[in-house]
Amino acid sequence: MSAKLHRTSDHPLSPVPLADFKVGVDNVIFSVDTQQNRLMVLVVMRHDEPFAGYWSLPGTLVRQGESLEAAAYRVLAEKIRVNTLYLEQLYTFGGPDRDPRESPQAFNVRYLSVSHFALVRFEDAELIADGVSGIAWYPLAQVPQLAFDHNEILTYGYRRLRNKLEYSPIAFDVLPEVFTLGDLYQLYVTVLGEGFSDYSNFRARLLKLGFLQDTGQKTSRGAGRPASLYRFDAAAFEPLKEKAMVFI
Amino acid sequence: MSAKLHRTSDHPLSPVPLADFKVGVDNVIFSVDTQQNRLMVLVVMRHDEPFAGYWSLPGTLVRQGESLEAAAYRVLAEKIRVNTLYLEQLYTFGGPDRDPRESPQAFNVRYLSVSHFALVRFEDAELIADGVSGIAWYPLAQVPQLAFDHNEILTYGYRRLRNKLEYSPIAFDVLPEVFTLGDLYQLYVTVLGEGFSDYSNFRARLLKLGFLQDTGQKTSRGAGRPASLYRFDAAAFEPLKEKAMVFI
DNA sequence: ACAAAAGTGTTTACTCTACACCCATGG
DNA sequence: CCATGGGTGTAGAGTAAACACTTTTGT
Repeated sequence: MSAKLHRTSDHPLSPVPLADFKVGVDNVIFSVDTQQNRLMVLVVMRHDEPFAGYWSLPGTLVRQGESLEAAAYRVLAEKIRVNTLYLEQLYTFGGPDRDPRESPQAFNVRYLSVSHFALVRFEDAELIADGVSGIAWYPLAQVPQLAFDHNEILTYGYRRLRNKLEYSPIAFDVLPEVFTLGDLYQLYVTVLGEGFSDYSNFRARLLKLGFLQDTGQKTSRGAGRPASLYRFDAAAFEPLKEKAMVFI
Repeated sequence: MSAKLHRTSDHPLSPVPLADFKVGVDNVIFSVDTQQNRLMVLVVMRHDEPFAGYWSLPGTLVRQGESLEAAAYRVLAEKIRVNTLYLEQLYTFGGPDRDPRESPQAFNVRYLSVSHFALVRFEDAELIADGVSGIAWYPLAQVPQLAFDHNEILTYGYRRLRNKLEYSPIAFDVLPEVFTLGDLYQLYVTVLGEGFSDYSNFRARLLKLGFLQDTGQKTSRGAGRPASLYRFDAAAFEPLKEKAMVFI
């Protein structure tokens, strides 16, 4: 964000007034409910204006000395206790008038949102109910009208999630240390939808890639043949990084 | 960027001080010099502190009432006159201390950079020399040490450019209305490097996709058989949108 | 024995790659 | 007539999609 070079706007006595910003971080937090095969989104109830009484994406304003990423992790940590997660920056929404608080009377402060998207493990994501604010997982398909432009951010986040799942090993950030290929397949089906691939083809492709390490252990869950437990081998994945690798 | 829900920070009398930001927009502007087969990057010379005397990516601070995108287009328009271009948001760099102006004495103002990347047509990009600021195209490989974290932003932009070229029809935003398949191939080779694909395979794949419309016209440039001129058919491309289509 | 889930294999159709080769033009 | 770039075709390897089949468990 170097200053402009033209004197007309770079000069301290510039005639063009710069905007003053508060910077917010809003998180699209996804989780896969493997019991019911549903993709969940975390939303929080707003109690203050604007949009009091609306659900919204969990967010916060960036504090002095705090990086954007740190703010994103803070929001997450304030809402849920979780060990394993994947988080990355999504997009920055910053048009004027996206936030009703930007009235000219309010000192002309603009509100900008650096959105992030996160994927957390559903089973060990413990919601932090503070007794005041509502907080809930919604199945993606049933998310209601949200505050601000948060539905738009959510749509954007979902697109990114699907892309990431196809090209990157983020599923392993959210699966247990050892898992069955069925677990992995269910996760993919839940996010990408039925019919993205046949189980046996999915299985063959992934095993051929060679970064799934068979632990030798088996697990039995009710009826059916016991499944082998696998572990993600990050070292074996290294050479595949940056390649247009497709999981689907 | 909804306000936090926890009282400790959402309350007007919050004990946690929020950061105040100036928001900058920095553009990674690429162009393909088809004469010499070089990928070029636009840089401008800084005359003011910090980093006076360094080359930097063209940038500006966002003004009151101005959207991020508008600011990005303004920077571009101030540096070059160009008709055809592609522009999109890249990433937001916002850690504390990325800008030396963020001294505690300076009212604790943070500087955040919403970087964008653009691809413009080299032939009709006319640099605007204002007599004061230096401005130049550098071949990507020879870009010097830049101000701030701009080399990092440039690296990020180059990665995005390559990805975009593989998945999206941005090449046609920067090619003339009609072009030969050789023109298109050269553009790809220049950006993606030799050996991304053989010409005849590239050709066959693209023609099969069906969105290149043969105009029937031919062009002759020196020796060699005259080439057919093609036009990008946006309507025919529509159904391919959102599909993981690969040009390479 | 049977259902359920895991795991293997096979067939068929494409797609990718690396070439070889023909075509039309300028010098 | 030959160098130059445009354009076509093809063999062989590899990949993808659909689906049939076997294995191992719980009930």
